[in-house]
Amino acid sequence: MPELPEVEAARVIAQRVAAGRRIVAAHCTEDPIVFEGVSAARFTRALKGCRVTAVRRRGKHLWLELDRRPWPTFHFGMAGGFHSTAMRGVRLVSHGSVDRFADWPPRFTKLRLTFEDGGELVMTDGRRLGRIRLREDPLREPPISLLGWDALHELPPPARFRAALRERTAPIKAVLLDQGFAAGVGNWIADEVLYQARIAPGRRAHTLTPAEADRLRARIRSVMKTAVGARSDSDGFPRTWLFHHRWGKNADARTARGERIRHTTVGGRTTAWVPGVQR
DNA sequence: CTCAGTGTTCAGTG
DNA sequence: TCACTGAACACTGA
Repeated sequence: MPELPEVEAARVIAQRVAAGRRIVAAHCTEDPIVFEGVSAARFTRALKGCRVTAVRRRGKHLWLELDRRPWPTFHFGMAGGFHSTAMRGVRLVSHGSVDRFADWPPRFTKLRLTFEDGGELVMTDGRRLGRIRLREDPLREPPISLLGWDALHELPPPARFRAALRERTAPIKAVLLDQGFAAGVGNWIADEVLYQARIAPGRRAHTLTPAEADRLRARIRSVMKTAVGARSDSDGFPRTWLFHHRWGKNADARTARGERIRHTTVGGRTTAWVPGVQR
């Protein structure tokens, strides 16, 4: 579920329910996989009584800034997300929908924070590939310190972007998925960006022409911006996007323009692309 | 029952 | 040494 746009949506939700407020209770599920290197007891101790000063994001990682360190950091893996309730009975979910009737706390809750005003922030993860950690200074410590440019805010100027591609020999799709390159790009966004830039996913990165590299950079930006601005996945995405037609691996899948979509594996991941358009 | 999956890590390879 | 590759991880839902 979570690529950069959904993580950004989760950040906004958390900012809304948590920023400026004191944590009065922190309930952790005992889960040594998701809580990496921290016991539930220590995690609770670190958070309880703290005031949240801000909610930050870099790539697909999130963290809460507190008035006391260490700070909690979050990664959603394949299936994690934030849910919040800010009184009123309305629930905000990081994958865009709003629901009033779901169970509370939701299924697969790993962490539940209650704030002084009664609002709650929950992290769920049904697949346990997500991680919750404690860090003294998240930006300066792994894994966040190892990330490349944030794909939404930090793409370098075209010349430097081209130079970075020249140093990589892997398929361009694999490079896009490398979080040490552009942080926040995931499987469907990599495919979307390559389709819009008209570049085949299997092309070796260093073989891209300057014009292709420039198109790629521009599309990373525009896809990220549009997806972050949309209310949720799919809803609000332009009809011409590959996104709407890439799922399901149908043999006769086509884009809105009628182009035939092919599904192959590149960089170890299912890849949807249009051989007729991408070279 | 089997398989794919919006992600990351790690061992093995060249 | 290091970039790259594919399997492994853990679990749900189709």
